Amino acid sequence: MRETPQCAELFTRLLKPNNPDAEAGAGAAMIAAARETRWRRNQPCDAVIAGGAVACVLSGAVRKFALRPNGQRQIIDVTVPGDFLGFAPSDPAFFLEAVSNDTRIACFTRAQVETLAAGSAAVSALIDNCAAEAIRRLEHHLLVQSRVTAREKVRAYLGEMARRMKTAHAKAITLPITRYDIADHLGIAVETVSRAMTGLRRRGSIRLKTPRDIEIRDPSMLSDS
Amino acid sequence: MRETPQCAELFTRLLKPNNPDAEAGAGAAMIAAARETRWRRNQPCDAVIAGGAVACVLSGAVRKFALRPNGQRQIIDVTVPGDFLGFAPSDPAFFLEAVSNDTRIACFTRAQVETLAAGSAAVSALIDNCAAEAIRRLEHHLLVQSRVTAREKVRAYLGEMARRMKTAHAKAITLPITRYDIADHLGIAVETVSRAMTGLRRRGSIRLKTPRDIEIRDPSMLSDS
DNA sequence: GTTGCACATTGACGCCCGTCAAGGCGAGCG
DNA sequence: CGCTCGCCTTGACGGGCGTCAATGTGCAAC
Repeated sequence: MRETPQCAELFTRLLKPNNPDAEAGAGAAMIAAARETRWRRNQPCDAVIAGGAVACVLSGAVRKFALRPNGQRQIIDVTVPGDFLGFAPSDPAFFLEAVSNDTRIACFTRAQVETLAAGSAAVSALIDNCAAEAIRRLEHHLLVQSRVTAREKVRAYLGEMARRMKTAHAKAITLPITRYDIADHLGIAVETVSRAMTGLRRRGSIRLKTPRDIEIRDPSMLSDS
Repeated sequence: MRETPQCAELFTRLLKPNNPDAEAGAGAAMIAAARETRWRRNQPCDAVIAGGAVACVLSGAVRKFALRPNGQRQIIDVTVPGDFLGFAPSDPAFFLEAVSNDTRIACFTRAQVETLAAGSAAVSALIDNCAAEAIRRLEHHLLVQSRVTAREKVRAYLGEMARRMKTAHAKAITLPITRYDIADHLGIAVETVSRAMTGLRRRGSIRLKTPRDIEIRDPSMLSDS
């Protein structure tokens, strides 16, 4: 299960030009099929991933969100390098945007994916695992989102990010999105996010080098309680 | 896209004994591979769907939930006839339970699914669409869950149910779960659910034949506002 | 019958958080 | 430098919802 990290590494390696590790077989087929795309911050990319296409985030981050008639924005999912996009049926109510300028994705058309999957059982399993990972991500965010208090949401969000980012030091994480995005992701107000962060900082649970770079001093604060 | 209803009909038909419509090909393979299982209310079924197995709900309903250390229960997903279970990696933190006594599911092992998918492109597409539908369901519930006010959550939940149940009359829906389940699904208190229902009833938007049987008198109340 | 239980509803109270408002801070730019 | 513009933080206020408590209702058992 959970081959996504491997999947990401595979894609990242294979998509590099002049890749010495490129071998014949599934890998070579993937690098042939993938079309790398980069786009600027706040740029919508519905045209990029349309008609059942699938994409893998290589760098930066992508946010998927919906706009309510109120004007309120709800961020459904934030995909970081290694995550996959596009398994869900494309819904006109949802939008995709690059979070940062250095965002790059690898695009596959639906036909390409089917061809690749049909040609190799290993590739097929990888694709399936990526879809399963997307479901797992949504389910876990639902767990975060459904927390009772806003502070628990923020704590759970930090915990989930610490788990997903998998940096060298698990204690230091760099948030991929701003406070406003976090607020729209958790369904709470920006001020509440800021207050929760300040509260955690005052209690000594975290340390903020910058608002985006967080050092976790007390990991037990992020677990369920 | 969205072949799930067809998928459900196909399965339901094919799993009936002495089915006159059973034909050779993908359908016959499915009825041969599926193992029908029924289980009683509140009975956990982790053993039933384990190790990457996939199941289709035939009757009744299944709730997937997590238990927090608090004892608080969060219902992640409620699957009704036609929905699929088990695409996500099995997580020990999640539990599956039958909601009613007449709950029946059709189980496939992972090997069976792969064999079926490999043998028929149509079956493969059906499986993929079912996984995509699971993602769509989670994303839409995230939209419901992230509503600001509790009354909006209840209204949006009724709207989503009215869309998913697809009964003969779209205006009359039968909720598959109790108020307690709804509360744990939406992350709000039972009393708030009840108050929201009463509020909608007083305004004339809905009519409650029984607490579970709801007639929608003003559909515009269920849409976004 | 009535006993028991699960589910549903209604009311009162208190607190968390959304809203509004103001200010700080750093980056980009003329 | 001075200006603007995101982004972040902090404070005050009020309403919505969680909590606690009590009552109502329908069903099954016996």
